[in-house]
Amino acid sequence: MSKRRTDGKPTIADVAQRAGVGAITVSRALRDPSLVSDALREKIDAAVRELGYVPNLAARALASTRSDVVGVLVPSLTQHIFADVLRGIYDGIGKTRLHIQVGNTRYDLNEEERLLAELLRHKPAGLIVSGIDQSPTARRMLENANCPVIQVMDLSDDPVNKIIGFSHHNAGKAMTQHLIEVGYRRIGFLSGWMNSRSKGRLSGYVEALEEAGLYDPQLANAAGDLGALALRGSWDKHQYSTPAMGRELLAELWRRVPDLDAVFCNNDVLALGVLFECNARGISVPQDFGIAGFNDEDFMEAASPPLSSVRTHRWKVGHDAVIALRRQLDGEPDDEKVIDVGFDVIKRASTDRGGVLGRAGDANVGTPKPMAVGGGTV
Amino acid sequence: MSKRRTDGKPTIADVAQRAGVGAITVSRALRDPSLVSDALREKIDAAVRELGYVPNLAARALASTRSDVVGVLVPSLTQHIFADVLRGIYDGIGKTRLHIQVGNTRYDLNEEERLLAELLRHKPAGLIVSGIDQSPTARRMLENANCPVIQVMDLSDDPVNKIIGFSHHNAGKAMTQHLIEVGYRRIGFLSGWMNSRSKGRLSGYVEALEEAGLYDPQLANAAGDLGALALRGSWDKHQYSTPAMGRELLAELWRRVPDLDAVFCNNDVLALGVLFECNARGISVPQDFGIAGFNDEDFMEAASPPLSSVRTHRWKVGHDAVIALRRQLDGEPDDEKVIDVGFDVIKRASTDRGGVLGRAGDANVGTPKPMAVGGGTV
DNA sequence: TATGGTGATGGTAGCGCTGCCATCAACAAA
DNA sequence: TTTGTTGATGGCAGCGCTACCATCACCATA
Repeated sequence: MSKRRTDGKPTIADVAQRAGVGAITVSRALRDPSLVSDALREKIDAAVRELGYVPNLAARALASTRSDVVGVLVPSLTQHIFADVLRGIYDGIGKTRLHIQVGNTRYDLNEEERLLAELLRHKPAGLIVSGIDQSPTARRMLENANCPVIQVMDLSDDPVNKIIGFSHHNAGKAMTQHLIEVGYRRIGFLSGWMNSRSKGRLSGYVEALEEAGLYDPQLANAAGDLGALALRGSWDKHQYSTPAMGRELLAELWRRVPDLDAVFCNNDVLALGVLFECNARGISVPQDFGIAGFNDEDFMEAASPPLSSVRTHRWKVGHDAVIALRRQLDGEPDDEKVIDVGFDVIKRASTDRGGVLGRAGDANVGTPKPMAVGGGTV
Repeated sequence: MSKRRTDGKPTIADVAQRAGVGAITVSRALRDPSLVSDALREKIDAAVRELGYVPNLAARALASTRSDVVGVLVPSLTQHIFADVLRGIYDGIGKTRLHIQVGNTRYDLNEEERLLAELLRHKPAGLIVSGIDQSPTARRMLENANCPVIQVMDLSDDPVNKIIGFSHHNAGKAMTQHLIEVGYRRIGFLSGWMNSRSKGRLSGYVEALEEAGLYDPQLANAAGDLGALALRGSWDKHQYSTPAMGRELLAELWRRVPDLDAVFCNNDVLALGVLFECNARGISVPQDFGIAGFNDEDFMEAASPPLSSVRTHRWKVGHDAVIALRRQLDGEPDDEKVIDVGFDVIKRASTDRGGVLGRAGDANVGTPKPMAVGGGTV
């Protein structure tokens, strides 16, 4: 009796024997039923059911030198932002045979490199990575990955393969222009920690102020300083924002710029903190102070007053990335290398200084339908 | 020239040849360096580096009838709650050779079954699943999975294998008792959509009110009704809460129960909406109305007034689950089948009706150190 | 009738790795 | 010396599946 190392589960050979066909026919019937005649397909399906056969993906991957794994690298798992992108990705995968494997780079290029190397061991069917600031090594790994690579949440003239996102510079500029239009003059930029996308927003903010002759390095420089300050304090190395940070950052910025009359926050969470700080100080929004955030998470609309923000299409970005990936895997042509999904400046009461917007809180640009952004049911 | 189906990447045999050793020795050197002498290990490492060898995980998994995949099933990706659990899981995995594969069940038992079947094709090294309300089929699959299975975020007398979580009933009861203690009498329960964990919280709430002789089915029944209402309205089938939902639900509950003087919200996001609604109506919190949430997300502390909540240890649950998994994989004994990580009732200004708590907003129970819960930097 | 094309099916030979055993040197114990 | 033990190393034979080709029946065309 020779010893077998199997775990006892039925194999494709067992199914083939039971159905009275060759193993390869079973393989075909499972992968693409149209390749097999109806009669055999039914016999095979029956055999699969009777035996409770479960295909072994490792064997499939080994034999075909190609797995069904789609590797996804995001800089953060906790933020709604990337959670939304991920949700779009999962929704795009749907019930296909593809599987997602997520790596959390924590905004660390070395970690990104390491995770990428791990992913490549799987011979992934495709890769989705966040942003464009990979290390040269990582970039080379992506180029040699021998599978479609989609970059997301930013734009670039020179994507590895394809990129889907929007211009953070333009978004930052658009919101700043809105703040200027409604009459704010001393507009600060509030940010905890800056990544390349934040920097794009900041540069848009600076450009808008410069064009309006309102640029003051004091307001702009503060961003970097405050970010450093944020990292030094009780806020640890995890690179995310909290409302408490927003409160502290606003207090600090006010100390430096007493005549500040509005802030453009790098993200909504900071904006929420700013609103709380204003509430606590009894400062009226938007009359005495304007508040704008970024991303338009769902609490922005529900806040009192509703908070202006830049709506970004995170779910769509993730979803479209997978659709593009699937297209490429199916061999369909895909010539658009750069896809700009755009953004919307959502003007709400928190920046309605002159009462010029329509019904307070609802004078949105284009009134796009609300995104499905989740909250907290356990 | 025989045709090879390889993708041209170096294999373990190439490394072995270059290092002048047997393939199996390379295999050992890579898996457990201590099994190989220093001299050979160095030669092998050099060969790996020179060739840029990347192990093929599919081949490894096939040969060893065991993959390095840890399957994780969560009901939602977007909620901070499960994002925190996931972060704990990723942190627990660290730099081990294990990989995570996440499935999003969307609170759907059929989908959970389907995802589980998918996962089992990988011959996973371990499984982490949320909660205890699997379908009988899913339960059977878990029991036959032939790998460690950890259930998380709930408790049960009869775990598949091991469970790590806390009692939602006790947590709901404890917060309700706090509301009673500080003097509220007409305490509502606010919830969008109820899952088994929400129901646990609700039952704790009911029990506390009954024990205090304050139980009124009007307040308690409202929860179910309102949840149904929530699902009917603009809120779609995604089963999460938004602040806007909190506002609408509170308005509806007030219509039914005009003398309502506090609400215990099923989650923090609803509580935030309730606060906004109170702000908008000019109702003073906590004097005229008490607000409590659940989970203690980071905006609760920063709100104005700070909002009371039940702190849950999501990161720890995920982290401990992986640690337990790794223990079992290493063959270490692990007799504790049920791990209760507990919870903390965080008493803040939003429920400080009589001003009995210390400094308003900081009289926490046990003052546990704040959890790292992320916000929104893109 | 001969020929060739088409579609369904099967056999063989790997895919790259590891489990199992064998081997062998070095040394301890009898 | 003989025997046994230990640790390092290697050979062989799969793991379960699919790529590649061969085969064969069937039909259309010359």
